[in-house]
Amino acid sequence: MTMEHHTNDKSGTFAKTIRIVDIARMAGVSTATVDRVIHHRGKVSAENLARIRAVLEQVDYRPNLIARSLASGREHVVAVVMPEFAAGEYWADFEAGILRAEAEASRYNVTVRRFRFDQYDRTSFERVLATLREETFDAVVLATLFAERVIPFTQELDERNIPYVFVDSDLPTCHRLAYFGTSSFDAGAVAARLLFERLDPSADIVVGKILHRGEGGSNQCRERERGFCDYLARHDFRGVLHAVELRLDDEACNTRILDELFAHHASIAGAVTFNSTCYILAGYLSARRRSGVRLVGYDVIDRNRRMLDEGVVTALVAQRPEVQGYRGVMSLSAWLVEGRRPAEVNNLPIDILLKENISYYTNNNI
Amino acid sequence: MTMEHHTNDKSGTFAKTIRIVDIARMAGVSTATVDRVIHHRGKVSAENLARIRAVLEQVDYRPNLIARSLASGREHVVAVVMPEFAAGEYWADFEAGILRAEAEASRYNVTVRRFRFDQYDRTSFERVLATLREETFDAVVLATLFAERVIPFTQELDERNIPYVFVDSDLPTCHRLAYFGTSSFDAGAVAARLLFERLDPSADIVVGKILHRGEGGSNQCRERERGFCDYLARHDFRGVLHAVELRLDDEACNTRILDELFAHHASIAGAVTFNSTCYILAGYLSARRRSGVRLVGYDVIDRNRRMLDEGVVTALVAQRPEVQGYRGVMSLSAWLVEGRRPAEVNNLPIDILLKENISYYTNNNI
DNA sequence: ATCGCAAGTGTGTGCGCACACACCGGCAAT
DNA sequence: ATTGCCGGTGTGTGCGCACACACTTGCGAT
Repeated sequence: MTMEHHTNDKSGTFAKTIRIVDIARMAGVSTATVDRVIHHRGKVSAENLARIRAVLEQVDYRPNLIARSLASGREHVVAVVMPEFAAGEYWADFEAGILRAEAEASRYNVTVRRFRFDQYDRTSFERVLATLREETFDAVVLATLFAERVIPFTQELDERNIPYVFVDSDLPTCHRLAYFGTSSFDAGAVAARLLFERLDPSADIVVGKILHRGEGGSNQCRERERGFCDYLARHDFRGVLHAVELRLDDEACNTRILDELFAHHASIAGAVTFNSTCYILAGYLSARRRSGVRLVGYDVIDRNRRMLDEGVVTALVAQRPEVQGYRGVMSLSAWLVEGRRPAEVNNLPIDILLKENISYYTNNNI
Repeated sequence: MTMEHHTNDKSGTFAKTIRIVDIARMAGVSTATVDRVIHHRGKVSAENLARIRAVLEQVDYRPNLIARSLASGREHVVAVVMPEFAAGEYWADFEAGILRAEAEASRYNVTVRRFRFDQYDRTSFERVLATLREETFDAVVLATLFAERVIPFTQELDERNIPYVFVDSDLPTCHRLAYFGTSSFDAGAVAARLLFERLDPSADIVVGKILHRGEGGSNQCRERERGFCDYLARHDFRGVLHAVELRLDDEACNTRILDELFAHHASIAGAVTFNSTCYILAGYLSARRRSGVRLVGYDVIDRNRRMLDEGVVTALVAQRPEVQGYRGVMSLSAWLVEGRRPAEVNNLPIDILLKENISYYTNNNI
């Protein structure tokens, strides 16, 4: 019995979609041979290959990805190498993006596997890399915190022919498929502008840093600091930058250090951190009732958001971590499933958050 | 001959995907009956309906959208009612979002039809609405510029049972499926903060307005102005607001008006517009070399961007038009294809652009 | 008793593609 | 002459779903 099925109108008008059978008919071969050409599976005579290619070209064949995905049932695994985190921390937002991408990409049989490390401990990152060597996956999203360890690892990936994208900060020398993140250098300049705009050019500035169980700060923090200093240099800054090393978990110690600093330098009127821990400085300023210090930091995490709301933090500079996660995974998904190559460098917007606009800065808004 | 096909592992482990056949088997009916329940096609006994629904619920059945789209071949048409525009104007960015959504949704047989009106001419909007009455479509994205015309039209849509979403500014009284845009009121407050932050509280401020071939400004502009004034009132503003009516296409006239204004009010130190035409004021300030006036406006369109780069405009407040277009269409697509209901109010972030971060504010970054 | 009809149900086909497998011819090794 | 092998080719099945159509029952009308 012949059945019409829904109108596909293969007879009347012209606008029909071209399928593999059509190609096959045009080239005078079977669909399997066309399939071999499309997927470079070989085993096709030079003659047929040329003819099929010509037809493919001529009709500008576009495979139906829906059907392909249905039929192939092939699973693609995207590995994501990222820091561990607690709720409300920076990488939680990144994770939210991963989750959203996961939900969307699962339609195309793409799954995500997470590999987490301690962002303050280089050896934990190395352990993750070791694990990765034993695992199989089709692509990787790499957070580049430990740049000097990432670079050699990408060579292994190159050899294994596994595509990878970077997030957080870029390492342009690697053969990454793409980068998603802000220009850390320019994000430094933005912080400088926000801090310096209303400052006396001869006022001093505190630069809060966090001690790492390893080397001195991430690649990203270094770049931001460069951009920050560059801006000051170009804008007639005549004060002094006081770097202080603070601790994540020792408030008493931080207080002691800062008390001493402020005691010796009355002209401090600004403060900045290059990672997401400006809430530490904010907590101090708030506790000591020092309202005369402008404070600028990075990333909209819960604790920073609160301090901005309370007026202790002047401004936050943010980098859309959720978008980084989402697009990192989605770009690889598109590459694996459709062979669609993403733009290589994707510098995301540098967001500025003030008390007045922070409340709408949420993750569910792409 | 039985063929294994790629490993779908319906026997061994647990993680198999649940299909309609599985539901049917569990409920002791055929797939067609399950299909009738899923699509509310009726003709199912109360008994079976209850049982099938229970199974559906219990296993949390998620249809395979890929397969559905392949099989159904059903077309959904999303109408988009939006202003005409030239390249580089505000609505061009919105259009970019529409295009992106279109590309993505076309996989699910969703197509977009545009209906354009002249944003400065109310009668042209009414003509579009008249056209819409004759057309068939499955859902609408409505730009709410002419609020008082939109409201009665949504009643017609309600009667025709056609879902619609708003963009640009919200009209909470309508039965919209969703709204995508900023809180205009708060965006007004942000502009006030950016403008007023470094201003002498007793300085005067110019408010630039554009004459409309109709009533006085859009719903959005009115709301922004309210938020702006509210902020000033709460922050001890003691100057005067001078509203001036400018023209889109008559520079000489604008110059005359502004010359006169500045001649009479030497204490003007700030300027603002509540739509995207702050480049007009900027052009004047630049031509007259008046560097002592802080200028804040809305929307990152080409001409504003240039003025920000040159330092004539102090800051721009932006509202992610591209996201509005994208999500407007995508939310309706998801609703039509999957029956997934979006959040009702989606207040997008209010973006702040300065000379230092404008260069990364592009549309291709979601 | 027969028919018509409606409500309810099941069977089968195809969407466009990927891929397992069978197959065919020719040529070298036994 | 038989076997094996290999480059090259075609056939058939199923992915999960939507839907056209055939079918079954029960009941009232003729």
